[in-house]
Amino acid sequence: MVAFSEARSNRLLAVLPDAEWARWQEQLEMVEMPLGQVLYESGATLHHVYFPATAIVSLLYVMENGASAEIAVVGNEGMIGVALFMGGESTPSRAVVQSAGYGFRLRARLMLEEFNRAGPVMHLLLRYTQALITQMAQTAACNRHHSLDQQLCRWLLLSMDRLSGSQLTMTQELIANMLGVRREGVTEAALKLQKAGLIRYARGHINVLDRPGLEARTCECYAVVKREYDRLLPDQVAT
Amino acid sequence: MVAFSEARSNRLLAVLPDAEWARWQEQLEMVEMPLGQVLYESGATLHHVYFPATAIVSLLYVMENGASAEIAVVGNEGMIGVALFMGGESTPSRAVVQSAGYGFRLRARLMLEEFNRAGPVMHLLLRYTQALITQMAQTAACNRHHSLDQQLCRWLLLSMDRLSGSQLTMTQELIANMLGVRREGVTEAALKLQKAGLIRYARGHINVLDRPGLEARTCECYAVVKREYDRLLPDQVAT
DNA sequence: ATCGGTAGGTGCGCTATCGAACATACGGTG
DNA sequence: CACCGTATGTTCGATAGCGCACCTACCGAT
Repeated sequence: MVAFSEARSNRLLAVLPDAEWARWQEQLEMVEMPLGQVLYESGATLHHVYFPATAIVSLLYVMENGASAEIAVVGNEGMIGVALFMGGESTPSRAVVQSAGYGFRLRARLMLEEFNRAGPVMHLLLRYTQALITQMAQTAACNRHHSLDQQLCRWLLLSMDRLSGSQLTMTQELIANMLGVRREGVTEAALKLQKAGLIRYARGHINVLDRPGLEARTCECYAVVKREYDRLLPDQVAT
Repeated sequence: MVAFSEARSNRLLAVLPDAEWARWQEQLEMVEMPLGQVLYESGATLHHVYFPATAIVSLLYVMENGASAEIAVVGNEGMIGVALFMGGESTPSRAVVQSAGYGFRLRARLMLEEFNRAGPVMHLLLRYTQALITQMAQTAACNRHHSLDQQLCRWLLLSMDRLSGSQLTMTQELIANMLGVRREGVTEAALKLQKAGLIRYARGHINVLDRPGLEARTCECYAVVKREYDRLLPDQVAT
């Protein structure tokens, strides 16, 4: 159970109607989410759903040969575990904490009960799922058509949006894993950005110096996804 | 309204509980779905949802520069327009008939009413949506890591599964559009398959001669998606 | 029988990205 | 303060796919 009103630093929790929030407060469990933690494994049954507050989580697909690709990023605007209420108890992807922080979780059974009330919670979660679908679709198209340089910018911007401040802790190796490219490729792309004065990079710490600069270099995919999230998940939700 | 029991050649319609089916029968409209028809445009409000019977529909993302990429394929196992009940009235993608045929459609308002009964229909549609999500996620990963040769095999297999018979009507140009690659690339890949005796190709008609051969050449993505569809959408659904 | 349009096949130079090997450099630990 | 592991930077040859130009072949219409 959570006494902290900080739980509402997750935007889905923040827009819960008062009645639901009163119930949930009893059941939400605050959890640390350390770097690299696996929230669920491909094909495994989901026992909790997670609502990140300060952490960022990647949904990754890991191929048979070990290569991986990020399918979507989830931060304090969303939740991990939509497959639970969509009716598959699992998904063929893995959820990994990409940036350490904390969040909240709810037991699967409770989440299902709440969803099945078929009220505002359900509609909120479905709209969120729709936003997530958009992100996945855009990722598919972006993987097909855009350069590593552009994708790195997109990725940095997506991460920035989910953090406070302009600093992120993230090695190039990690980023390469997420984007499904070679580490050297990320090094080169990051150097270009650094030389252009858009970021500063040092041993796992990235400082974004010129956000508009990144936005100018990224592909349309970033804006499309952001617009869709804003459209589907406004700060105030009609209850 | 539809008198034909053939409506049930769409697998989602086929597993509707009797009570729902009785209601729907009055409302379903049979429609021709000619090659190239756009069922909905990116960002446009959805007025109907579609249940293909013999047609195949591609969900495409079209980029600003005109390049396109297929996000998912929908045939008689599914429906087009999940964004409707997910709560966005639109999606930033386009739905195009990729293989002509017929299908059924339902007015948006009716679909929403049925969904909001929060009964078996809702759960069926959500499970379907989950399967669709898997397909999109896999497409993203596949676009990142697999060769055009492999992807062509995947695409042919996905199409085969949604058709009766082993023949499909489809120019290389069209396939290139779907896969988001050059037409020449498809030509080369298709030639390899033809020389290996797996398919025969002639002016927009493809004959699959050796399906197991295609399965042997494709990437894991095909099997992962198929397995997940079978898991989430069994022929008989508990009501 | 000819013509024109569409579908498919080929060749060529170019670029992004890969895979691998190796070089440097920072920073915490003892 | 010396050491070592991790993080980053550099180079090089290989290759898949691109963009473009052009060719061939088939089909149907006049």
